[in-house]
Amino acid sequence: MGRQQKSEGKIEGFEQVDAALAAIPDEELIFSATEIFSALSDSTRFRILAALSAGALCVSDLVCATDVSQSAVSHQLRLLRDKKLVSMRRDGQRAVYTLADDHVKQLIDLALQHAAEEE
Amino acid sequence: MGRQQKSEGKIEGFEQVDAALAAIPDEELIFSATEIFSALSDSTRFRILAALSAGALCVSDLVCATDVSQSAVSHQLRLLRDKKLVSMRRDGQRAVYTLADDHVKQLIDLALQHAAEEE
DNA sequence: TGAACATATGAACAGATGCTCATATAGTCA
DNA sequence: TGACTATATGAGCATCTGTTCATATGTTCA
Repeated sequence: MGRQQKSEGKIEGFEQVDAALAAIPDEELIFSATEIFSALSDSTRFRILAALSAGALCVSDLVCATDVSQSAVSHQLRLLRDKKLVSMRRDGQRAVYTLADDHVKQLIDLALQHAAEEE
Repeated sequence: MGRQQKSEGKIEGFEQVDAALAAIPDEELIFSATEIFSALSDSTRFRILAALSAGALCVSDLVCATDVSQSAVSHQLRLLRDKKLVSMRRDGQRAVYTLADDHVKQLIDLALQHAAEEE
């Protein structure tokens, strides 16, 4: 008969659904989390972030390291900056970018670990 | 003068770029990693995976727990299955889904941790 | 100030994505 | 077998995304 009860909340006796509901974070957290994953879900951005995980780099170095056009790199850096995943400081005419947070590095490593374990 | 050398590989004396290049995984690994992040980057899929992180659930329970239409849940489960992030077994007319891998749970936790630390 | 390098950005466009609707497939039981 | 529940799936559509192209802004130095 299923558990079609939608927006009525839970009924007694459905521990599994209760546990599931408890495991799903609230709207706001979901938004923040998916935003991070979204940032990491694109090849260009992933390259940029992976490159920065080794240390600060200016845009032209990122262009060189990632082999993506300057415009595309700049657009993506803008995105990453807006989402506070990288931060920037100027050094002469250079714009030097760094990872804003160590979690990003950890996420990358974890994903690579998973990826490496595929048969 | 920048380091515009594109597809020519590296030159001597650019340690930072060298380190960056070394930190960027090869094509195949990037693909696998971004695919995982991509799966986690959508709110519906994130809910599904978060729900499953608490234990196995059938589709109707997932519909109930996530408050997403049955069709949408089914479509996304298909995706997650194709990407081997969940696995499925039949139990009568029910289809019971489970997380295929503990890494997914770790990724979710790490992202939530990051999200929770925002100012 | 003007030339040259470095970075940013707006517009436009092609492709990807996620949803709904309708319907198909599958399993259970009378 | 037929009715009923559970799940899956194809088509169509509106929206989102990432890139390129052209150009603007910013910085240094002669």
